[in-house]
Amino acid sequence: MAEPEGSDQITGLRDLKRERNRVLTAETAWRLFIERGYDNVTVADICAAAEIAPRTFHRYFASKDDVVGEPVRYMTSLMAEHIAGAPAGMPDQAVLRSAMHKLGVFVVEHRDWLGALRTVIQNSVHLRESHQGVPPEREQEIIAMLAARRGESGEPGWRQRLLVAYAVTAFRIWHDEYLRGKVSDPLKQLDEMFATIEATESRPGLEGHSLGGK
Amino acid sequence: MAEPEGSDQITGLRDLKRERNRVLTAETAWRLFIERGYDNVTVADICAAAEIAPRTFHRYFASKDDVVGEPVRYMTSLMAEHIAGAPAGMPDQAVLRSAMHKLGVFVVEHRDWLGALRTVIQNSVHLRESHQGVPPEREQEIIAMLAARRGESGEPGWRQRLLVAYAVTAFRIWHDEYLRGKVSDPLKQLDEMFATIEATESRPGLEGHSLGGK
DNA sequence: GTGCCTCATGGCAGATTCTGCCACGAAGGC
DNA sequence: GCCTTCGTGGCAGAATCTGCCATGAGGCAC
Repeated sequence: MAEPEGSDQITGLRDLKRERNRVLTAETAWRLFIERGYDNVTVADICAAAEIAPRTFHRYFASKDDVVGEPVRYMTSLMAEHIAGAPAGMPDQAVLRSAMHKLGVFVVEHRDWLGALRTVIQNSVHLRESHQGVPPEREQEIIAMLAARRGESGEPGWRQRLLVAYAVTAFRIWHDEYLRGKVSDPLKQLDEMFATIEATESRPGLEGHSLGGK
Repeated sequence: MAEPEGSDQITGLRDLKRERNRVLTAETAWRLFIERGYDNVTVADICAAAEIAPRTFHRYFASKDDVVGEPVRYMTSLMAEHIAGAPAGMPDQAVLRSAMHKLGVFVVEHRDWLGALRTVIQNSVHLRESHQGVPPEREQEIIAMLAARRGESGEPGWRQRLLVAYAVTAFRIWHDEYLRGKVSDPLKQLDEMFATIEATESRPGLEGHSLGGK
């Protein structure tokens, strides 16, 4: 349930307090959202419960929905970490596959909590519109990390973009199906879904390489 | 540039005026956004230019970003229309392919205007976060129309969801690449991208049917 | 044509979100 | 121990969005 802050270094006491406060605030917000629904919780409510000033809240989070986006952010940094740590020779699809598998394990472990948060999002018109999986900026980040891993730089080709977009799309659908209780064997299902992506790879006319195309 | 209102029937004079006003307001808003940037235009500005009251603005559009989402809404209803009109026997991928092609033509025709709007979105942090292609509700709509066309009802299977999600994902990437001026032969490129989806179809282990699987 | 109903509009007040600015005080560096 | 750095809170204010009500134009029945 805790929200470790990706790869940020906690150096001093000041940073520690800040991080602890931020996590506490986020968890307080999630709890209230789950209890009363997103629209029935004001920033002032969250601040009262978390014992911080509204002004401080908006220093932690850019907006109220931003708190809801935190898990997705965390999961993409998890993914980014995994990509960065992948062996040099491994092809992109394999890296993505294992990264998604790792995310899958995380989701399965936090199933109840993520499911509750999903319900919150579904019950708010405003959130339903804006929280549809991985935002484009994060997608770009993943693409950049894949390229960096291969020592490439410059503009990614469309095949590269498409591969990553398919991966996060498949994950989004899986995530949704799973949290709706539609899936009995989640990790097997995730593999099956990812297989549809790998199928896009090994087809004549798609040159079968690692989707680096321009 | 005009924004025909999907399949809504304009019956009387009252509806006519309302629709005309709505379209005028949207176009005024887009113009201002393009001129000054989204964040430098207030609802009051738009209302002054379009000669309506702010209260009326919020009857036309749920929010300020909602105006920006209008083209996407229009394009998905175009897609929905196309799906509804497709011949009965045509398989889903073929329907999606031709629907996307039709959308592609639309985008090419309105290239300059859509490009300007894309720049607006890219230049606003707030918009960049929330306007990432087709929102899930619209996706559901497309899935439902495909199912209805085959006379099916009930919950769509994950393969169905995945197919549609891939299609709109591919379209999103294409749309972005094209409006960024990365594509010389747009419609050919769109076909190429769609080919990656059809590749997910005809693989052993995916049963090669029309992705209706549960 | 007259009278009545429907409903889009506009004005107003208020809740809420979010930001700029400043002062205070704790943490960190010397 | 002193000074700097910086996280926090309070305040004012801009901007978004909603509920409520009065007005007037369009629509409908007779």
